Amino acid sequence: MSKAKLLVVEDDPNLGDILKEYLEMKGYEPTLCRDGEEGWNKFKKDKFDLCLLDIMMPKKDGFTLAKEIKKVQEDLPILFLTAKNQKDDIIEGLKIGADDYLTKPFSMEELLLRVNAILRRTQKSGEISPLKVYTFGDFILHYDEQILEGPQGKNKLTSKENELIRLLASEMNKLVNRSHALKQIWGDDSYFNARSMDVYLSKIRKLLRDDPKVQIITVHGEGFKMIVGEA
Amino acid sequence: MSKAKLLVVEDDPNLGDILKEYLEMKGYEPTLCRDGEEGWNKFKKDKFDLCLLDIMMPKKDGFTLAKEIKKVQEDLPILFLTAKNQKDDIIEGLKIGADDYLTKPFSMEELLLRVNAILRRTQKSGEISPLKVYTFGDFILHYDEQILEGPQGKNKLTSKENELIRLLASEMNKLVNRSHALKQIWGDDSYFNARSMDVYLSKIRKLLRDDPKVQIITVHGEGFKMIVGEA
DNA sequence: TTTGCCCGTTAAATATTGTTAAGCAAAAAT
DNA sequence: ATTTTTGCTTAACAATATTTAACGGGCAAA
Repeated sequence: MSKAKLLVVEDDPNLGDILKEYLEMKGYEPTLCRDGEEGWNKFKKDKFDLCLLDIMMPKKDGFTLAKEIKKVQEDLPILFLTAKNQKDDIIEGLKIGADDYLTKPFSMEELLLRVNAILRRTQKSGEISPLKVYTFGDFILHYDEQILEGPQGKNKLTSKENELIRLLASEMNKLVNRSHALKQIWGDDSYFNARSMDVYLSKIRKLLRDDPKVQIITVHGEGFKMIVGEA
Repeated sequence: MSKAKLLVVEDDPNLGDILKEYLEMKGYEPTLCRDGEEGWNKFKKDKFDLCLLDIMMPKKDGFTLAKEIKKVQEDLPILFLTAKNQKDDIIEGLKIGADDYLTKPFSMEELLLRVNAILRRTQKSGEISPLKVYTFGDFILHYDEQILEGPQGKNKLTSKENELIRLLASEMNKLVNRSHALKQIWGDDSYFNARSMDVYLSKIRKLLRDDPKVQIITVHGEGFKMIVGEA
């Protein structure tokens, strides 16, 4: 597994293609299905991190599919795509155990926010997640490719930069203890390693400069925190 | 422990129903009202753990309702639901004493996070609330970002300033015991830490100078109190 | 009122962090 | 085999944050 895998089931071919392309562009690995039955087959064959399900679909509707999926893998997050003002659909979806919903038409930006929020939550705090793509502000960290994608394009990272950004991003808006970071990335907390980390922080702050929403603040004597402000 | 009771006041029938369903599904006991007046009546009849109030509503808006509620039960936490970019609404809400806010459209994810955070801290008394934003007089403390927003604009704070202002603001108009503050922020109550705190108090008083309504008064031998006068 | 302690303020000293650049060794390229 | 490049560390210095010192005023108990 290289990127977060998304099962996208959407019968409208236009929207489906757009979703697929957008999500790919943003560093996910979407699998597009045209109806519920196809979705079910793909689900059985592969392992996904999140499902995006349209509700009204031929052959097998989103509800039915969601119920079947939940029966097999209860913890797999589901995000429904519903027509506007179909509140009954939304409620039904939530009852089945959907994590969230989006009413059509939605912007790609909204979609991304929701997807990120869900994927972020499903990873346990304190641990580094198995997720390979991290988004924060206008940036996307492709962890296993060691690439930071930002407003200015893609940027190759060194492994230390990569590790440190991942640590900060995985604990977004939370404090990352200095000593913990050092042990995690450098192996132990010593004076020179600490100075080395400071050098990397400086480099990373420079990389993150072109989105003012993203900042790394220091908590004196404690550690660091990546904060992401309002859109 | 029994379910937490939530007073949900939202005039959009779709959103209202969705909120109710979702919160029920997540183990809460929501009571849905369609306008501020109905909300007020329910509030008088029952006992709640948290209020979720829309701001723009017919008959009685969220602000008015919140003020009335706070007059009767000051410690009841309030979470406002506001339209996006209504920064003035947000500030007004925080001044009334809201605990947090959500800008529409919000994800169910976010909602749940906020609700949980508020309920979690109200159950543990004596602890400092993990609130993000504190208001007092013309100031807004963005705790997570270590920024104090005042009449003169935004001001970056050091960690110690940040902690101390938060402590004072969270106990607004109440006495903060010296020794308690020291243990809370410096770890222990020793002579030098006490002197250090005095230095910070001095710095903070300087920062708060541009609003005469806000003052930190000393209770000799006891501690400090941030008092906020009327406009 | 006098004495001693507590507190306010400013300044100096120390500790921690930010930044830039030099050094160095391993990997990659030639 | 040698240069060149790359990633990381160490060093050096600048900027901040925090603590300690110094001095003076105010308050409360005797």
